[in-house]
Amino acid sequence: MTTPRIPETPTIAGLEQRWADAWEESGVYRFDRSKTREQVYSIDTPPPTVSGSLHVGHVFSYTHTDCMARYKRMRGLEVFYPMGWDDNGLPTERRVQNYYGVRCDPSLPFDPNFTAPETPDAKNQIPISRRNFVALCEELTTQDEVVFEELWRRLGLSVDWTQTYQTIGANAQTASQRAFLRNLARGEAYMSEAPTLWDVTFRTAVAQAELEDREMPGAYHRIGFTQPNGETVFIETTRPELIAACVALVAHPDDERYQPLFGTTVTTPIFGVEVPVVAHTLADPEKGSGIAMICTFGDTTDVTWWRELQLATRPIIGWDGRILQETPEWITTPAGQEAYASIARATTFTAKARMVELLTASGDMVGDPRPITHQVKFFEKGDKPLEIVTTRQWYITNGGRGKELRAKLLARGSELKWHPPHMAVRYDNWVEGLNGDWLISRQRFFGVPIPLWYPLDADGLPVYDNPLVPDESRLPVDPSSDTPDGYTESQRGQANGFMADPDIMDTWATSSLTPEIAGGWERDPDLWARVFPMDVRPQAHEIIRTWLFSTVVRSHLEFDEVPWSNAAISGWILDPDRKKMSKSKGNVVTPLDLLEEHGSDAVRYWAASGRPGTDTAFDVGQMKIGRRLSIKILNASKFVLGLGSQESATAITEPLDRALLALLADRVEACTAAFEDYNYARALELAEEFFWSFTDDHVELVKDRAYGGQGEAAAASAQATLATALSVMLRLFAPFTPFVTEEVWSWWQEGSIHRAAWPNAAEIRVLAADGDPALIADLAVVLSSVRRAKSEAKVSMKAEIESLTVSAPAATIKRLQTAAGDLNAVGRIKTVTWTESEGSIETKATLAITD
RNA sequence: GGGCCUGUAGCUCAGUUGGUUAGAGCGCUUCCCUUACAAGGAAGAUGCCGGGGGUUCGAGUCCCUCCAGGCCCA
Repeated sequence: MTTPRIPETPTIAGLEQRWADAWEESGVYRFDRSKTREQVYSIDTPPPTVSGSLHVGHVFSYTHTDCMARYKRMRGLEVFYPMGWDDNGLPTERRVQNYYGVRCDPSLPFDPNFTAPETPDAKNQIPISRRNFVALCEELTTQDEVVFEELWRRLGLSVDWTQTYQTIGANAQTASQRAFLRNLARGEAYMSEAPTLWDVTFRTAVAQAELEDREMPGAYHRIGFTQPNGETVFIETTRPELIAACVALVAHPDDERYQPLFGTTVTTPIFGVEVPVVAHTLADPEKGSGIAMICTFGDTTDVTWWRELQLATRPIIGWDGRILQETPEWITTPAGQEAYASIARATTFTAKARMVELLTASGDMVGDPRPITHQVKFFEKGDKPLEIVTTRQWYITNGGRGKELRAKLLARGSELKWHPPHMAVRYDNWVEGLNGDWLISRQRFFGVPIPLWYPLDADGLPVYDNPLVPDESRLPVDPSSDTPDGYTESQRGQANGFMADPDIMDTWATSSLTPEIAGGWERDPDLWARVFPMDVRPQAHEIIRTWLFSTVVRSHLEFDEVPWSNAAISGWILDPDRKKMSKSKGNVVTPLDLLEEHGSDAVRYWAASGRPGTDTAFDVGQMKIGRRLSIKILNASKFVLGLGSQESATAITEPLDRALLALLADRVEACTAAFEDYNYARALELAEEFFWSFTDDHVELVKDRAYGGQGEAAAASAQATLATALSVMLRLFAPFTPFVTEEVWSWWQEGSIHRAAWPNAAEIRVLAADGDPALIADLAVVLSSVRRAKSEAKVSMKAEIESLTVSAPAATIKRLQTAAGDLNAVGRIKTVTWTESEGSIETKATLAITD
């Protein structure tokens, strides 16, 4: 141990910058890849979306992970703690469109001389080629990532900054395409032409995991269909614009009102198309008139009916959400064709209004539309209701259509250790509720391309059944500019040539591979062997169904194991009104401002107070407490080290000192147990509580002795105890307040506290020897009563006590008397009278007469 | 409609496998400039532990039910 170098006036100001720089220089968090898998603790860090801005919620949850990382590191594990940037996907596209005032038009050729407009006009976006667009995406996300890294460093995340990745980077693309090709080879990826949920704004397919229901106003329109005998049967529909797409009417098989109709046909109004009346249990007798029209396709129930009842396919809505131009061949009456012509190319909104006019004029619609509110499916990022369009898409099996796989994935979920445990239910519920495989193709531009081409036949038509697959050594490929083996570029789009799959993959198809991307799967087998399967996936609860689940799916399919052993689920930050903090609500505080105002340790303290999985209020007050704690750590350390205190295995002889260490050993054990249970918040609470009573009571009790008031040996005991306890407490706090603890550590210890050993309760117990923890509690009672006497008399704590009477059981008295010297000194007590009694400690203090 | 979480002091939250008079911090009241710390310290007040019912010698803790808030899924 070196002689302590203590600043005159310790301060927490500026610690962040100084230590962030020092850590970078020393590489204290750099992953040592000489360690084996058993010696490693690997973290599948969530890559934040860089196209958004970091908010307080990020600071909150990333701090949790960092506390765990720092704890594990101090436990002697080599922590693999990478950082990824999620720069792949729609949010980036949108941001680039707005930032540069451009839009992607894939039909345009690449312009090597293109430069982004200096004054972007969001209303007149310049169309640019896909390659130019992607270049802008990369340019902007790179800028964003610099800002993010700065903030993370300032927050003190102990990330190994040499281990970063981008979800759109070459490594991610390679991993994503490789995983897909292997899924394909094993039959886990397949193409299917099927009704697909479709966002008309983004013009892309949408997966089940990206859906959300929203309450929307609608109206029931009561519309008559004609039976062969001329009678009318009335349905109620919210979507009269789809009558042209009607393929059947459906009622519940038990519904006596409609039983006579099953097996007969009716004729649709306006268009005069004959459709069957069918029975299905999903038809709700309570809803509307109890009989509904089935269209291809109005909603997902239509899809179920269509599939299970094997009905005709009569789509009328195109990819742009408008009614198809060409009059369908199933509409054969001139009146029907004329009516169709009047809605062709119209939006569904306009078509609906037009149909209501027609139906009203013809008398097929009865009464006024009856307003209702109902749940409508939306793409979570979209703002128009989803349509259902039949398209050719790629899927990956996820148990949504196969019971066997589903059961296996449920079992995978239960292999994980969830923190907190109840989060496992969300996984189970989601997997059990899946109703289809995972749709992974997207009709977008910025993302990982589906690495396939299709041969074109003699007529120039694609042969989808026989895709052209690149060799893995060629990855990543962009099929729109790369050529399949055995073909030349001149054959692109030509008969007997080839065409590229135009689509990209769902961002989750790449994000589901973060362990593979970060861990160097197939790219760095040496690293991979040391980190996979990973130890923990930290993430928020709302993406259990997406990110967590899809990662389990990929790992199960590729490796037949879970990707990590623990899932640590963080809660949300709530604003004072108990609402989730979000940008749109305008209640988000900028993280950097927060760190500057309160200090990183203080903000971390607040974050670490939030228990795993529990939503936590944004609370500046809690940050102030953290700041106070940090300052207190500095000052208490200055006191202890300023005495010239040295750790010593032999000097600790005084009963009070030994009692303190005995109590501390217990506390270390409790902190360790809490951390092992991923309950960092409990660990912090335990450390903090001990520390405050240490400074309030123990330091005051031994101060006189430590200064030498009771002789040299007694002083040495006090000092050695103070130094030992300080060292232990600093290490207990290090995961939470890394800056201030490192600062103090640097005054008197070699190396970084963040690589120091986590305190060992057994070793402390050796020093504590026969120390009795009960003494600490007893002394606290007596000390408190002495202080109360002085406080009630409104005198200084320095005031003398003429006499103190302590009544307590004999054993307690005996124990207290071992610290009588310290007690008398701190209380300035002239004489103490000990009286034996039953029950709790009672005291009576008589103040000395003062002038 | 199904599932899950939460409800403890004015506020933010602890409360271990049921076990004495229910805790902390902030805030509030009254004091104390004390040689680590006034960005400090001491002391004090404050609770039908959401309501009701049950199990138990004993319930904030376990069970049932209701209420309120939140989340996920239909």
